[in-house]
Amino acid sequence: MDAVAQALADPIRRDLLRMLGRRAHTAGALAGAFSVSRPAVSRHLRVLREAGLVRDTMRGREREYELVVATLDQLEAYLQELRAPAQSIDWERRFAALETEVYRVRNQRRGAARPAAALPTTTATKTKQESA
Amino acid sequence: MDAVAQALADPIRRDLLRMLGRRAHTAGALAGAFSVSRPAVSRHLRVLREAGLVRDTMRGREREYELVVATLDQLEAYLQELRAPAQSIDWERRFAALETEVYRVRNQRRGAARPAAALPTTTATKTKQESA
DNA sequence: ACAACACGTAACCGATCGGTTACGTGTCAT
DNA sequence: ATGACACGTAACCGATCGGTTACGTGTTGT
Repeated sequence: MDAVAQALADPIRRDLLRMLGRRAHTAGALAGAFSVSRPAVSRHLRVLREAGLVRDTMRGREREYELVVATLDQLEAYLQELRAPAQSIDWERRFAALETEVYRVRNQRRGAARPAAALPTTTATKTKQESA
Repeated sequence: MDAVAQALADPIRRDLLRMLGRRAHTAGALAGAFSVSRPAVSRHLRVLREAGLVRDTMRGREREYELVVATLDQLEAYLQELRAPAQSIDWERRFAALETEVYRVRNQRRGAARPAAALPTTTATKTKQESA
């Protein structure tokens, strides 16, 4: 995690990640987006790579970089840990509990043609079918 | 935000925050918990203070430090932005939507006033951890 | 084959970081 | 008043950081 936190400490690297968050980019494209020299960006990319935050793929004479979001997990867990004792909000848990509750209720009255407001499936994909 | 990310880049400072997450501590107590010298810790605390991550209060000849969680907001928003390839996920909104949905459904079938028999935590509590 | 391209890497340099020891200041106990 | 205490700060130092220019290597187009 140290490498991740360290990598995020630089504003240019954070912007690089932001760009890669939208889509993959070649090294050249990334370098062109910043005011510093190309080798500087290249080394920033190396820092990100060694922290596991990006992955690169050779494509001809270009190199494509893509974001690896999973690497953020530990850091986010840490941040959440900081919040936990202080205010004890724990969104994740509350959200998960609510989510299961929704599915439970929904399954309970199966047959009703009420889709009940399309749930966002983006992140919470791991919810299994469960009829308590 | 730069100051916050920078502050989190050091393992000792992260541990300091972790300690302060549980309860407030005096400077001496914090210093005593680490292997480095007391002035070193004192300066780490200054970095945290200038980043707005901690607040200090004079208490006699001691000084109490406490965590300021709200300062983490921007960083967490940034991390969340990275996780969303297209648009920001906006957990708050999703949660609110789910919440109203739950209450809607629950009220809709009033009469069978079942308190949902203890929300099952088994199913979805681990939602995020599995991305590692 | 050869020139242009898209990169990463090496070498160098000033700035910042994190650690230590020495010191200054306000508070508590006697 | 005086000494012990709990701090922060200053001065110094080696290590790391982030930037630049110069260079090396594999790929592409002609």
